[in-house]
Amino acid sequence: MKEAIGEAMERGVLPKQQDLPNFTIEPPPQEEFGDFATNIAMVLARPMGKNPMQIANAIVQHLPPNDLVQKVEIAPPGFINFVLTDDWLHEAVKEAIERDEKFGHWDIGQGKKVQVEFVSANPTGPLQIGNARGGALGDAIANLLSAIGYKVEREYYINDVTMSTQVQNFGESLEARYLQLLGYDVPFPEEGYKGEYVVELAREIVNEYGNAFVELPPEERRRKFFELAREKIVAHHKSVLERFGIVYDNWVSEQWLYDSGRVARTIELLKQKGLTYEAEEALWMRTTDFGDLKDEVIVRRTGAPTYFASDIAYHLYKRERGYAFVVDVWGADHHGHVPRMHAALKALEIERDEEWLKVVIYQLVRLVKGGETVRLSKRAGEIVSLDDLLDWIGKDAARFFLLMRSADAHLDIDLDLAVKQSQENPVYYVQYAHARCCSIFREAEKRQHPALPEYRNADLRLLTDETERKLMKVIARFPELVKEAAEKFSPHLLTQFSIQVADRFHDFYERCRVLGEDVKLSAARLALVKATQVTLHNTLTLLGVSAPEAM
RNA sequence: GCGCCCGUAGCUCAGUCCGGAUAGAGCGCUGGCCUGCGGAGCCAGAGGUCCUGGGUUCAAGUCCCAGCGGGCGCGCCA
Repeated sequence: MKEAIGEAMERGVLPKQQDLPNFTIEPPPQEEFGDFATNIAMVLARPMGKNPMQIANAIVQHLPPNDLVQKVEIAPPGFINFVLTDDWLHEAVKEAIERDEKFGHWDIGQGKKVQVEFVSANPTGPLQIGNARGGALGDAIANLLSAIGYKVEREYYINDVTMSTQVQNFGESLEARYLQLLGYDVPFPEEGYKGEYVVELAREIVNEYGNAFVELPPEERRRKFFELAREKIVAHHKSVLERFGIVYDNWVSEQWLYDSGRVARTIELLKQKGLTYEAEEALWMRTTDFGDLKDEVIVRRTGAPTYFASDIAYHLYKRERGYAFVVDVWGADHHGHVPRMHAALKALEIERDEEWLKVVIYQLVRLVKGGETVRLSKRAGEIVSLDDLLDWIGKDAARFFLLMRSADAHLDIDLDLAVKQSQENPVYYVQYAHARCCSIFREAEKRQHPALPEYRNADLRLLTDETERKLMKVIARFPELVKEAAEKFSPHLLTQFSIQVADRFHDFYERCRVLGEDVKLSAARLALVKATQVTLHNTLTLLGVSAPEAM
């Protein structure tokens, strides 16, 4: 392309330009227009002061000959459309078959170590639907980064600091339930955690330890309760997340950051660097010097460090471990935390332009039941837990559904519908397509079809039906899509893509009989089915959804 | 009041980063297709002020400005 423009400029057909502006070469919106299209002539119209159609003409006249290009057309207002020979489609099919599980994988990350941290809930209750979204997102992002060549670690940060308000409150709730179970008439804290699971935890403690804690001083008793509950809850979180298909490499405790002295050292470091000042009996950090909207307290009047302080310590700990970059997946209710974290990291010269900490914010999930929005509050005990969700619709549907929209979009789940109509979830449509691919191979084997041993060397030029070409095209797009989804931290692109692949496969399947009389054609079609199967398998795997061979 | 996200088909949402041709999908709706490798499927159709108003541009769902509507933040909570 550049050659053609250069040539045209040399010959004086086009005015000379120093630099070419950015232009695009991409598949056009309508497939009839061709395989690829470029807007270069229109982009050049302004600097050259010429009509885009004339420029396009000049470029096309000077295009170097190329075996891959079958036809070049100019369309108003100035697009240049290329129709390629089908070689590139055939290459994609071959690549899918040959690379199999590695199809769509890249080496962009060059084995560099990165980290994705997600879910990271308070150990004060079951994981709920919002955590499920964070989980599905974080895990899929980790899969994607791994697919483009990074060495990815998954991390869970346990917000378990005993002096925190939430944890104190939780301890009081447990204490009240414990005493109530033993027959004491004690009031339940007004702001306490009202969920039934608190009663169950208290019951477990009663069963294991009887009335051993009744005589303890309340403060000690509450801490003991929380420690007992913490172990149970974290273990439970771990097992539910595994059920959801997520296995972490690291579990980091916030309390440990305190116990190991990291929080204290971090505060010292900030002081030494002159980034702090005292006001109103508290210690503040000058985050506004680094782009934050207001300064932040890092040590309270009471002497207790804030969550912000421990989070800086936590990110320093991440930094120590040598990650090329880290991804934090947070709910929208934490978005206010983003500018101050970046400010802190800039102040500590860990990053300059938000290139090290990548925060993915997902909008909260709204549940609709009986036509009404359900307000979720752990303390009020209105919880739809990840367990419940998995019981109702299963891992695959849950993950697919949670990854169907961009993280930016609010996600509505009608619970009645999710339960009742789970069979209509698109995940089944996609999985069915994959199972069908497998089924065709099973059938071929059963019949000992002569095309079966041939398909790896099939003559793909026999694939001439429109449905075959469309299917090949979508398969050919897969590697670029993986890259894009990984770089944008946007797994939903894959969800949308998988539906399209399934769609085109079903079209093809209806129109083209795979196992037929013509052995060469059957072999070519088997190759296409295999490539489809690989593409669907890899897409679903990246999403964390299983790709069943039979349903 | 300030900040972030969202506003596109009856519903739920892609597409906006990086402007481009006739704005897409799923569900729902209407009408067709079961003697074929899996009907958990396929085909056809109806359905749109891309929230509003300005601006930039040859070209705006996309960029800029001002509004409106919804969500979430703005704590010495996490």
